[in-house]
Parts: sequence; structure tokens; C-alpha cells
Amino acid sequence: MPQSTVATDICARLSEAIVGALGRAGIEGVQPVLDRPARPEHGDWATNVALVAAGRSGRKPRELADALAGDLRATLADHVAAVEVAGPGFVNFRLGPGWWAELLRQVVAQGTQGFARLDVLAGTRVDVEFVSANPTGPLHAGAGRWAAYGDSLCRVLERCGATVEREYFVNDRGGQVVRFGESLAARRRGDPVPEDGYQGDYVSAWAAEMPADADPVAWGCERAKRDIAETLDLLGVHFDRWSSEKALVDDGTVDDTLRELRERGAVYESEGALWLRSTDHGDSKDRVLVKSDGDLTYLLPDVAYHRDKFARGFDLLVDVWGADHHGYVARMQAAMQALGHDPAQLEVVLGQLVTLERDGQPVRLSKRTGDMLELRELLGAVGPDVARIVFLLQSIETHQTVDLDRITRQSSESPAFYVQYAHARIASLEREAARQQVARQPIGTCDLGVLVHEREAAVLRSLSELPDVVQAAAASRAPHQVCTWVRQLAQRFHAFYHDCPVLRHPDPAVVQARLWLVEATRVGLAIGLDLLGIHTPDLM
RNA sequence: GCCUCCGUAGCUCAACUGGACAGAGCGGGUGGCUUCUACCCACCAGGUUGCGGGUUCGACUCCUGCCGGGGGCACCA
Repeated sequence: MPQSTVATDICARLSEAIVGALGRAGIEGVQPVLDRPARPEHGDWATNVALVAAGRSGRKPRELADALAGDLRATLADHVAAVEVAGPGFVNFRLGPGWWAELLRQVVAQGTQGFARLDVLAGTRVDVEFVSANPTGPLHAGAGRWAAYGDSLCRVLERCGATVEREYFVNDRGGQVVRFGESLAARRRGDPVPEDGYQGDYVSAWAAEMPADADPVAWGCERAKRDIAETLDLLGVHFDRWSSEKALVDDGTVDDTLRELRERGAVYESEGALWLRSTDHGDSKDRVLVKSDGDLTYLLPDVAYHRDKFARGFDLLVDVWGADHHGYVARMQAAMQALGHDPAQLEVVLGQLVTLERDGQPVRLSKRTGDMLELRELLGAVGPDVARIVFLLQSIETHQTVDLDRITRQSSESPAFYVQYAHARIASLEREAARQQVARQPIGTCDLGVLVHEREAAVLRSLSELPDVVQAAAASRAPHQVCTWVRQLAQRFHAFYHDCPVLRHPDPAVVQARLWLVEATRVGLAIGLDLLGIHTPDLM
């Protein structure tokens, strides 16, 4: 149930009127779809009902649209300035200035905390697991994409009312960490690392810190975990929970899981191994849980881990995985189904991998060979804001190419600066207003009807869209949509700032109205940047 | 071979889940500060949305066949 806002109010009013008009035109059962046209000349809202209903009623779209428009013009006279028919048969609505004033008052009244805060996910507990890189070394630069995405997704979900837990699964058990421990031990002795070990320079550095009596695997995992947490901290990403794979084995959770799978008849033995009947639940083949040598595969602890997450009472589990784990999705969902869970409650977001380039050459990201760029280095070069916006610029489901030279050498050209500059300009404007002793009068006493410039209208239009953008970004797990929106708002503000004097305007009424518009823009930028996890500087 | 994601301006990418003339940034060109921050604004150039069919009033979006690329098809993690 969306919270009532100026935007949802007008939407509801328009829908109601359209249904009424359709009824009077003898058309039933058409659900009106309301859209915000891309072009201002197409009005503030538009509906395609005439196009959809024309076929059904045997009338020409334009003709039906004209009839509907006439009806709507009469019914909506109080709220809408104009109803026009355009193109193949769209009905476009132009809102009156009173509506825009109402919106502006609402943004200002609700402020950074309240505006575009929704309750669509109220009462929903969501667990988001992301990054979860192996504790065998520092995070590489590409991991920044998962960190930025996951954290921003959580922020967007929270803005929609969800209770969110950020979780990191530490694979501190199994072949990789054993090899990592062996590499540490070898380096500490001064020996070369084993053939299949970790070659990176960090291994030598860490080995030098390692106490002689330490267990290399346990110590190494802790050391890596600490490094990872520190790096994520630099990016402003904080996890509520670090779950340990080893702990799940040690405390019997894995055994319990296996027992339950057995009881449910979901496993069988063959060739000395224990198999999960994942084909019963849509997987392409059955999967090994316990190898013939008695070792656990990676799958079993991970199944236990997801079972544990469900047991902690979440309504939805979101896993953010790299596309290289695609083949893993079906078996995990099959396992959850075998345990009696609704597979829809486990949602796997597959993110496409990042290619980092330097001098046009791809930068390799291998911990094993030690040939990699650390996330820490990237953050040292460009800072967290630039890093985050770079990773959030694009949809998680498209391949991303990041040119390191460009974002480091020319970080002042980053979109982060563009949007932050808009915020800094607003802060500067407010400082200048204070210096000139121009105070904002209570908004209720201001005549906001003077905001008629097209630059002003564009800013207001952006602001009116934010609640919808937040909801859509949450629903489609796409925080980059917030990024796109923030850039648009910043762009429209810069254009407004350029063309519309605020403090310099001779008419005090215009000065007041514009000051409020500027304040509303500040609110919008602050909300958007907060959802992206980017700072809002007052000075640049 | 099978599964999956992708292919949009010179480059990096958007495009409100099927809508109107496909939009931004960077790069290129031209102009704009005696001014509330020029890290900004405006204009120009740049496109057969990989290619061919199909569905639809309407397709970057859906279906299908090719072409090209990433990733995956373990008793690794």
C-alpha cells in the first residue's frame, strides 16, 4: 500500500476519472495505465487507454481519445489545467500550478527523512548477502561493484520500509583457505609457495606478521577478514553479520541440515558419495553433498547456511552473486525447495563482472597469481564517492568496463562531482542568503505560483518522480535507477541555477519561492545521494 | 554442443518493464563569467538500437533464426 503523496493522490484521481470516462463511453474492464511522458510538451501525465481500448470497442484511437478527453476535461477541471490528445491517441494531462505548489510544500515539509520514504515493504525482513569474497587476501577492485551495489540496494529497500540485514558469508573452510594457509606457512619459513598456492606479495607481508605458534589457516582467515572489513569501511559499507562457514560445520548446523535432508528423502548414496536429489526440483543433474573421501563439498555448508538464514525468520533472502556462479543457482534453489521453502523467497541477483582497464589493457584480478589491483588502492586513488558512483552508474546486469586512468586522472570529471557540485552550490547559496540576511519566510505565506519558468518546472518534475523511482529501484533491485535520477535532478538544477537568479532577482516574492525550490532540491539530492551512499558536501 | 547474460553515438552507458522525435557523460567543434561556486550552461556534429524475419495501432524492449562477445556446464570454491 503506497503511502499517500501528492503524486499518488493525483494518480488516483486521474485513474478514477479515466475509468469513469471509459464507462460513459461504454467500455469496461480496461485498467488505465498512467505514464510520465518523456517530453514536457506531452504534459505531466499521460494515458494510453484510448489506444488499448480502441480495438476492443471498434473505434478509431484518435476518435475515442477525443471523446475521453472531452469527458475528462469536464470531470477534472479542478485539478488539471489541460487535457490534450496527441500522437496516435494518447491522452495527455497538464497539471495546474496549484499542484506543483502542493508538491513543493510536501517535499519541504517531509524533508530528507520523510520525502520519498515509503511503506511498501513495511514489516518485511530481508537478508542481503553480498561481496562474500573468500578470506584468502584483500578485496580486488572489481569487488567494489558488489559492495556498492549491495549496500545501495539495502538502502533503497530500507527506504521502502523493509528491515534489512547486511550479511557477509566467510568461506573460512575448504580447499582454498587450506592452500592459502599453506602459502602463508611457506612464506613464513622463507620457502616459495606451493604450485597451487597464493603468489601475491601480500602473502609475504602477512606471513611476517604471523606468530610462530599460529594456525596458518585460522590466523590467515582472520587476517584477511580484517583487511576486507577495513577496506569496506573505507567505502562506507558495513555488515551487520559475518557468518562463518567453519562455524556452521563446528556447531552441528551442517549435520542437522544433512539429517533433515535425509528425513525428507532428498538424498541418496552412490559411488561412495552422498547426493542431493536436486533434479526433483528443477536442477539439470543431481549434486554431490559429501564426497567419496568423506569431505564436504562447498554446496552442503552453503545449503546449511541458507537454511540457517531462513530459520532466522527472514521473509526474503537476496544473494548477490557474480555471473560466474550462475550454474550454482538452480541447485541452491532446489536444495531450499527440498527443505520445504518457497524458492521465490530466495532471490539470487546475478551481477555481470567488471573489466578494469588501464592504458586500454585489461587489468587482471587474480589473487592466486597475485596479479591484481586492490580495492584499497582504487579507494586511495579516487575516494569512496567516485568509486561508488562509478559502480552504480550502470545496471548490475550489464558488463561494465572501468577505465582506471580516466577515473583516477580525471576524477574531477566523474558524475560524482557533478551531482555533489549541485549540492555544494545550494549550500553556498544558503550561505550567501544568510550573509545578505535574506531569510526564508514560512512556506505557507509564500506565493509559489511565481515558479513558472521552464527550468523551475523541470526541477519540480524530477522531484515529483522520486517516490516512484525509489519504489521501482527497490522492486527491480536496481539502485542504479536512483543514480540516473540524481544525475537528472543535478542537471536540471544546474540549468535552473544558470538561467534563474535567486537572490539577485528583483522581486522578493520570486526570491522567496526560488529559495524554497532550492531547498526542495537540496532535499532531493540529499535523499538520492544517501541512497547511493555518497556524501553531500557543502563546500567544493 | 547445452545453459545464461550481453550487443544502443568514436568511448562508457541510460531509456520509467511494449509507447510519442532513442537520451546523458566523456571525447570533438562553437559560444557564454564585472554576476548567488564556469567542477557550470547553451548550441553543433555524431544512430538502419549487431543482422534477418515475426507478433502489435506501436518494438531497444516480446518470439524466432543467424553473427559476435562475457560467464557457466566438477566428488573446485
